[in-house]
Amino acid sequence: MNIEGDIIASIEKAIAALYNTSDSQQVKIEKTKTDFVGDFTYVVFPIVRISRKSPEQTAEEIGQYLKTNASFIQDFNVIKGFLNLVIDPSIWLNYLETNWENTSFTRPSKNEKVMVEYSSPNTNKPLHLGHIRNNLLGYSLSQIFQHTGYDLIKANLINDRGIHICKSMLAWKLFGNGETPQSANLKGDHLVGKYYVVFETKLREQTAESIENALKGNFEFTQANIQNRYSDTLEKLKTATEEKQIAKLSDDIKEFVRNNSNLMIACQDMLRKWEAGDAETIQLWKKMNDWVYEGFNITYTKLGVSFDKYYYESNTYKLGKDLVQEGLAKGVFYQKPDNSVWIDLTADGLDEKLVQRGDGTSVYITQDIGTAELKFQEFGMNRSIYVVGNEQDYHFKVLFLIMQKLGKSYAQGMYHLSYGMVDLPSGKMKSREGTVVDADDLLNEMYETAKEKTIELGKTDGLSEEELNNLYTQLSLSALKFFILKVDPRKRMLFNPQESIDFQGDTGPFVQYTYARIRSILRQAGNNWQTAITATALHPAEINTIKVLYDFPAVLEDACKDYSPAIICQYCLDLARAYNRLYNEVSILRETDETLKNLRLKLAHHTAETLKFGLNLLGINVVERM
RNA sequence: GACCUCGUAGCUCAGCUGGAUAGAGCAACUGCCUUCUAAGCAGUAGGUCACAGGUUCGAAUCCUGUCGGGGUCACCA
Repeated sequence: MNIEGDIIASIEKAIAALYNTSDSQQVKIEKTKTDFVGDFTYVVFPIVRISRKSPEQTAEEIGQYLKTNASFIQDFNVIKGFLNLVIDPSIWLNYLETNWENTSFTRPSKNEKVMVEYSSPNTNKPLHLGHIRNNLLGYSLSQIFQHTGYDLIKANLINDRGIHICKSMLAWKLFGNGETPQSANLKGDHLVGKYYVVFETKLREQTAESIENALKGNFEFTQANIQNRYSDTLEKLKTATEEKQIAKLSDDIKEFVRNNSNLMIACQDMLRKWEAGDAETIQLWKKMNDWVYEGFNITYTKLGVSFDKYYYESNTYKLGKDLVQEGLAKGVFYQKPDNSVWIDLTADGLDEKLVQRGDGTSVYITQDIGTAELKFQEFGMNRSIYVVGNEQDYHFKVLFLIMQKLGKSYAQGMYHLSYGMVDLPSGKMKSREGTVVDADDLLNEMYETAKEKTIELGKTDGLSEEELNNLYTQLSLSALKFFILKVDPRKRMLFNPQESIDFQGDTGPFVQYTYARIRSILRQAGNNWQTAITATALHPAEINTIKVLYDFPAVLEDACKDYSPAIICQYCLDLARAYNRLYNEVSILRETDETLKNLRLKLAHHTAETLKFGLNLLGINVVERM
């Protein structure tokens, strides 16, 4: 039964009967706060205009009406304008009786297709903490959508082309001496990342002196246009007073010199060769990308995330260019004298935005336009969700607007789940300052911590080596995943690697522990407890736990609507807390009253299944013992 | 500078579609294992919900402004 719906209907009836009004009121009820007596609360302030009586009197009258006319309302109390309703406990018992055997909570199909794109790495460096948040959010969101009744496709768009990829390639070619992941005994993504760093280091070494000179005005560029921009910047720098401005101008000059260096010129040359399909360049590109994918796959597997479909920017940018032509033909885009293609979004409060370079090559957004179209051509989904950090808010505003203006029907289904950055105690992660927390390192450290804590507690007698390994793995992943998913995706969050992650309190292991304790009880309970219960009195802790269980379907829908795994985390904590209180206040296996014992076992069973399902939505596995 | 975002206990976070006395966890202190796993439970202490106005019967929640943190404003991705 739908308890809230029935109550609301009864209240509406009461208002109509008592105050002789025909206009239907927007009746809303909420759960009664724990400090007050009651299950549901109706706030009467909004209808005192209709009752023309004081809030207390109005609440009293409605309460009295419900008590006599609605069989499931057992009692009520009024505090100020708050009408607290106590429903017949048999309703809760009945709910448990009809639902306790459920092991799946997947909602009925909504017949809608949803794609979630997440992870979306660059192939020039290994994954870090920021990617972990992205991956965990994306995977969990996929689970949530799928179990809320959507047909779901998990997609990963790999950024496998561009100047940054060439940097690693060039550095490996020049300084790598043929090193391979095998010879270096290094994961492929880390090896490629190493050469990305090598490139930056060499570039810094080779340009340090020139930059010094250039800042003093002693530098000559071969290309006239850069020479001109350099002179301009130099002039501005001389008169600049503001610290920020000086830094910006100095950076610009630095950039001119770097771009003028032999290394960068060789790099750009390589990019041109790549775009021209030069066999040797393509071969190197494929080899190094394969190393990276091999490395990524190891990390993905460890994290427990997966994808149904991979997109590669090297494949989609061409379709993007076709769409640019389409947009030009439609008059959505326009061309400047240098042949570059733009869209004017000033009427929508945004800027003019470049969608294709003058030389005909694509920029970031060109690729995204192409990918959006390709996704829809292949899957025809109703909704397309992008799990991408909030630093790209503007980019996605522009992208969605462009797709709309191109007249793409699917544009309205595009959604950017914009999550906040992960900060360290020292502030933002910066690769230049070496403060990036590597994903593989972090997972390994978490494993060690989980192992230590578990050994400290010494409850693992009789577990095999393999079972122990699995236990440490699941505990460490649970701690990490829960820690990250617990906070609202949209907010920035702080991660302190030193203090590591707790295994006590509001944590994944706490929820797992609650599950494991229930499993322990059920293992000892035999199987003569599943008989039907028709009537019995309920302990407050039992009612409370059933109420939380009753909430789950609505919570799942909410989490989906809000794109928020955090709502599931919060729910798991609530349920675990409710059950743990019950566990502490009453006996289960030692209960002598058979009816009560059976009731509690059903309650425990249903709690365990709900926790397991909830954790799975977060990408966390349960353990049977811990 | 313009635009976007965030500001809740010492710390990390809930609560934000307006409702009662603002909640958890960590850290501190106090209890509870001869009884089902103490990675647990119960309790004490800790708050001008950044600040100032406004709307409302009612504001942490909505609006405006101020201050503070972060982000974006590339022919980078």
